[in-house]
Amino acid sequence: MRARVERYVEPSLLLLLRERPLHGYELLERIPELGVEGRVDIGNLYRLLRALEDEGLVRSEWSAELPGPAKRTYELTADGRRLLDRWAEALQRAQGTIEAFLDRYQEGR
Amino acid sequence: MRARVERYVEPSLLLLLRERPLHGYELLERIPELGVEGRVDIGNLYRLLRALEDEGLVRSEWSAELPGPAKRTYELTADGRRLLDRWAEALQRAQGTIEAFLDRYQEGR
DNA sequence: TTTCACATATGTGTTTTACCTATACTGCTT
DNA sequence: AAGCAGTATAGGTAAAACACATATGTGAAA
Repeated sequence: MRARVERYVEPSLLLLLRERPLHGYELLERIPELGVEGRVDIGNLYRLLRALEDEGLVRSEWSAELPGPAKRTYELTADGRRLLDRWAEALQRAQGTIEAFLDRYQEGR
Repeated sequence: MRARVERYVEPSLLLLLRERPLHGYELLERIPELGVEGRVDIGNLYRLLRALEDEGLVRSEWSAELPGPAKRTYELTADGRRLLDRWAEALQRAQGTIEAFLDRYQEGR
């Protein structure tokens, strides 16, 4: 049994990218730091990154300088930063909702 | 912007039914008490109730005695009660996840 | 030289949610 | 008595979100 926040990967990516630019695979590795239960689907993660870029929330380029396979490094745009702020507010409200639920749950125990 | 917990209607119904038996339309009216943003789709709510009944989590019968249009009154089963307990644990974990996110978000403000 | 970790990406099916429509009973108004 | 709003249950269908599978290539180590 898991209670997942819908589209939680999106704010997670934005938050990680606010700290510093990262490429997709690094994002995948760091997302568990944010307490996500289960593993994030890598295919959907890349799709999401490109969708975010289409909406101007992140910006990317191939990192030729880095060794190893070709990596696309993403960084947050000003719009992305603003969206993250709105996500944080929304998550605060969600926290309140869950708290209300759990309070009522405890009452009846 | 909203941050919804996936399938949040399900634990909401179980919690309300733990307190006392209710019919579908009453459940719809009471769900906002649990802090759900936006309104719950009534069609999906009835479908969910029947799905819960198929799984033995709730039990229902037509309430002939009550006035007004025919009502189907639902009550929680022992299995439903156990599922609610598991939902509560899952929601506690989700709360921790969101807290971790918001803590990290505040650090970088 | 093939195996493994890294890295990006697409295809497709399933689940969950949103939006819309249908049916019927009851009480109130005109 | 006809019409309408509110109560109550239910189905159809489309879109969104997510899961599962596959494909392709690099580079290092065994």
